[in-house]
Amino acid sequence: MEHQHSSPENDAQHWLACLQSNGYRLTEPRRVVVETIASSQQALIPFDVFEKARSSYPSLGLVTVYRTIEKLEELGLIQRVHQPTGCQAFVTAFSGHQHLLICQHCGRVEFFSGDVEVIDGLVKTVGDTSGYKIQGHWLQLFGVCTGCQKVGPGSEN
Amino acid sequence: MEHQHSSPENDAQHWLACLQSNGYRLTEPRRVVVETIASSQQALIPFDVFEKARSSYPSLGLVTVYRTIEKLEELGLIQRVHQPTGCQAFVTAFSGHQHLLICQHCGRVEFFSGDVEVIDGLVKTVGDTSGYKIQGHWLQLFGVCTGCQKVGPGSEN
DNA sequence: TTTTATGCAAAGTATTTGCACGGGA
DNA sequence: TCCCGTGCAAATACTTTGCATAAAA
Repeated sequence: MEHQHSSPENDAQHWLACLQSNGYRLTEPRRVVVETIASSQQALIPFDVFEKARSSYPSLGLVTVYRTIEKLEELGLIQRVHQPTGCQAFVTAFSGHQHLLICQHCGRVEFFSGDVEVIDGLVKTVGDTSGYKIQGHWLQLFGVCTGCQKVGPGSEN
Repeated sequence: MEHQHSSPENDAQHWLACLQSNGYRLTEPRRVVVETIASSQQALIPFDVFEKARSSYPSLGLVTVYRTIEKLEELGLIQRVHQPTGCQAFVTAFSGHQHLLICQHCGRVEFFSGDVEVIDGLVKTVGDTSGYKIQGHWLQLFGVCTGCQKVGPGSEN
């Protein structure tokens, strides 16, 4: 079991470099959107990103947030988080470590690789039993993070 | 590993009884919506339900489909299916056997209980390591069912 | 200079709500 | 009879598109 962390500054720099090397231009609006998502430990919906990013760049439009998210998702740098309360939020994507642990109070997301053999074994068994050709899987855990266990909902940022 | 099946007729009767015992009236529109969802092996979005159910009851309104789905979900009889392509579809909910295997071509959904000890062990480890109070989990596998492996996409109903 | 990106406004989707009428109990 | 359920139309929420201007390369 490993938990994954990465430095937000590095993420932001890496994402910007990725955008550029894929033929997209580096603009101030993109920079603030990228930095906002990369520096957040919680899953953010487009409107959250819009509001946070506007404090650095007030003339930002919500449409630009949608368009930047679209590109980051395309490039596999962020991923959509599905929750009982909605499926509009995004967080950093780690390749090969796609299992999420999500705090239901503050939206904080942790990553865990899990025991790869255990999960692979399970997947294989289900594939064999069902006859399905298995293409992928989602494993997500929901709970309350240590911070929210102490202070209650909505208090973490 | 067990796969779960249930008889659609029984589901429909059970769901209608459940609605009634929760103070909801038994109406023809509800009956056709319930029968449509209960008899489908694929996840259906509200508009699919609307179209199918209208063949039995042409004056059905889409709004009634939404309202009936809402009640069935409230009562835990159906559950929303989250997929890369969207999160509007619903299928029967089995209590305690919530793991899904979804065909990406035809939308067919199978249920498997998985190896409970394996999953519980994993969940416990993640809880201990992270400090989160774990409240629930989602495990979904995506693949192609045996029928669609033979005939290609969109052919199964 | 050339082409892409931006923000606004408008258009699309998906879903929910208000309301008068009709049907279940 | 009484009240809930229905379908329609309108409202709402979320997201995408068209377009003229602005900025990157």
